[in-house]
Amino acid sequence: MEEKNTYNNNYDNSPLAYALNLIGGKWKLPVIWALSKNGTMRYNELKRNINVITNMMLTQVLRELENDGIINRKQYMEIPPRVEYSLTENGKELIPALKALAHWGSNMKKFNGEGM
Amino acid sequence: MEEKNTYNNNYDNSPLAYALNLIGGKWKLPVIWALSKNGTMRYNELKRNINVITNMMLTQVLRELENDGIINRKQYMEIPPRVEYSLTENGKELIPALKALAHWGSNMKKFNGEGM
DNA sequence: CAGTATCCTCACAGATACTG
DNA sequence: CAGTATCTGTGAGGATACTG
Repeated sequence: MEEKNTYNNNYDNSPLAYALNLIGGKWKLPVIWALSKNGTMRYNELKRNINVITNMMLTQVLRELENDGIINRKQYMEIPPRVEYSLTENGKELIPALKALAHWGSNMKKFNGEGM
Repeated sequence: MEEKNTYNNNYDNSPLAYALNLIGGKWKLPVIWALSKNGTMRYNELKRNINVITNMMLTQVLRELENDGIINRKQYMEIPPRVEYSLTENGKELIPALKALAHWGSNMKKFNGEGM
């Protein structure tokens, strides 16, 4: 069940392509961001936290992140069901890189002076 | 002529969203990568370097990167025309962040042990 | 050489409804 | 509570042809 690689052109067989592939798409970073801020979160907690994501999108992105070793999924066999998500060590190691990007983005924003 | 922001959900008004917006899409990083390796490049040089990008895509992405202050476009008024592209200072400052991501990607690749 | 102008496709995303 | 199952649509990306 391989994901599509939107970034598999050129500069490819580059690990950068691989990285972007893992965190690409519309919802992966919002999920990673939320988990990095809040630690462990349940499904509906994530859903509430991430603005207006649908069940389908959330489920899909959680599965992909889990398969890629970026988040942990811990399911408690209770009723009602409880499932908790958190970043793996690998996932946590992503944060500094994201911060570097964010820092650059911050400078660019100032530089370009865009309203929002 | 504002670009669409694919990443403008949640974790938004975050500079990370802004950064990803600037370098998002399929072709921006290949162009940035090529320029960071080769310094100044002409249009067709980029086209040859970046695998199978079409004129349309290359032109479009060059315009956007130029408008966002990531690359310089220098046009020489000669015949035949000559146009040279290079990274701006802002563009160059992006490279370390990309390297951080690439480094993470490299680890993930090992960790996930994917064939390619 | 360095681009534009059209037209088109299809994957990603979403709405809605249902379930163990 | 934590998901699945369908169906639908939209726009980023692309093929092709033409131009100053």
